[in-house]
Amino acid sequence: MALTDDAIAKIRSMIQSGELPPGARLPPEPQLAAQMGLSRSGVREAVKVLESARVLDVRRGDGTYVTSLAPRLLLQGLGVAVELLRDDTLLEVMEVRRLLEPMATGLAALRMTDADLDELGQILEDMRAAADDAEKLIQFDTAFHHTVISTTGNETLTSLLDGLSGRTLRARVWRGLIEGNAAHKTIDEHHAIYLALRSRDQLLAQASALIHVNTSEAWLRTVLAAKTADG
Amino acid sequence: MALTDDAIAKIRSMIQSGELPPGARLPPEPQLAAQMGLSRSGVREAVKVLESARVLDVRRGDGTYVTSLAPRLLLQGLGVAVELLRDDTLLEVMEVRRLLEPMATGLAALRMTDADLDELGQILEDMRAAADDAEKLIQFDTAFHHTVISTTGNETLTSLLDGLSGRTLRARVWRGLIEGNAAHKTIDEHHAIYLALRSRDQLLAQASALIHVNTSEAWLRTVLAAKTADG
DNA sequence: CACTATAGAGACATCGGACGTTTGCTGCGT
DNA sequence: ACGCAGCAAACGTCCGATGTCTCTATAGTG
Repeated sequence: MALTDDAIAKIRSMIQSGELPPGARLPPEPQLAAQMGLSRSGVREAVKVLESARVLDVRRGDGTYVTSLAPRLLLQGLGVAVELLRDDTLLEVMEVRRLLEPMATGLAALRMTDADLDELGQILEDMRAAADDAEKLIQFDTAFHHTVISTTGNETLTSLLDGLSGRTLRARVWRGLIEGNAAHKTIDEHHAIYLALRSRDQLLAQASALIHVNTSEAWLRTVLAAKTADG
Repeated sequence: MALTDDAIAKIRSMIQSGELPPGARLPPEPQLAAQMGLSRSGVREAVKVLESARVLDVRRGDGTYVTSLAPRLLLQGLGVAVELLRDDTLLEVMEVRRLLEPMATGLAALRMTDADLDELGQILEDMRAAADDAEKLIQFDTAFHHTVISTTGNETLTSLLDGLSGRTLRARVWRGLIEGNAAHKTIDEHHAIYLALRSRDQLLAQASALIHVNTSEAWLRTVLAAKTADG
């Protein structure tokens, strides 16, 4: 196990030290193997790991390159990790959102431009129009929150919250919302957030975001409880 | 590229669906290869990726097992991702900490036990005693924050903040603190957090944590600026 | 001269088999 | 009942061969 892991560590440290800057091309696999003292198989495993972490970009027939190392790439793995968490830890995830998302929304209220607000208004309209299509609701809900957070200009923050709001988690909440006839109320909560943002009111944005996350958390509890009862 | 990635997706979905619960043992590599229609090499790459994500635990001479899927394992990858971020995005990371850590510290004030407070006091004492050893300071600083956050009982939150406070990032801040003769002031900030927690004062804990993160951010800026000037 | 089609070289994708090393278990002997 | 040796199973590593894709340089054409 040491050889391949060593190779992973070596490549990573070459990137961290700046020896392999973003966009740089790695030597061909056979050469890399000789250089690190292991077989091509081992190198391939190492490269595959770093590729899955979006650190390397392997282009067939061409070569292997270091990615841009942008937060949006490197933090993408958070999403798949969250998808694999067991049900009983999803409430922990929701608590993190409860702490972070209101603060982020408050920050967005300070930094959002008029164009951002218009875009947000459009999404809200789309959401209202799709009030009976669960699939679309989830899609617009995702777009709404992503848009709000991304106006902070903090890509790391955006990627982090995107990852914490995985598709499966969102789908579960909305299933509860719809079955509980609370979809309309939730759309209103989005509207409240929108109004707070439009008035550039940081505290109000924060409060409305907290209320919204709290509602989501409550419905997630309901869904999880129902599932436990089934099993 | 599709074959190996398909294998990764298949294994992941088997875990997500509950077909492979935590602790379950996977079939031997040759059998797994046949089952998924690719060679053993491909399976090994897939398994290696999931092992690096702490989803699988490969025990040589024994077999391959699904891990506990605990947040502390799955979110471990966040730390290595943060270590690879470019310098100009570290300020984004710091901003996230600025939003999240005060809230988390405030929550800790509500949930912390007396035993937790004693442990924290001990770490603070250690930190004071090590005021001239940069290595130890970093170590105790890490322990301090980890202990505070972990008293919230939220393992996901703890792992997340641990990941955001990577060793390299911390080391840089402390380098700035020490060279700027601000180590003492920073230790006092820890003391202020400790006092707020001991009085179970949520808002005060929140405020003192914010001030502390703000100080760290300022010194990080200094260090980054100095580096830019050098280059 | 500009543009296009094509052939070749380089690089990754996948496979199959072989051998070493480690681990866990079984059965023997005491 | 206990301990030790030996066996079988499984992962770790390596090697070589073949398929497939990309990029590029080259030759051909209008």
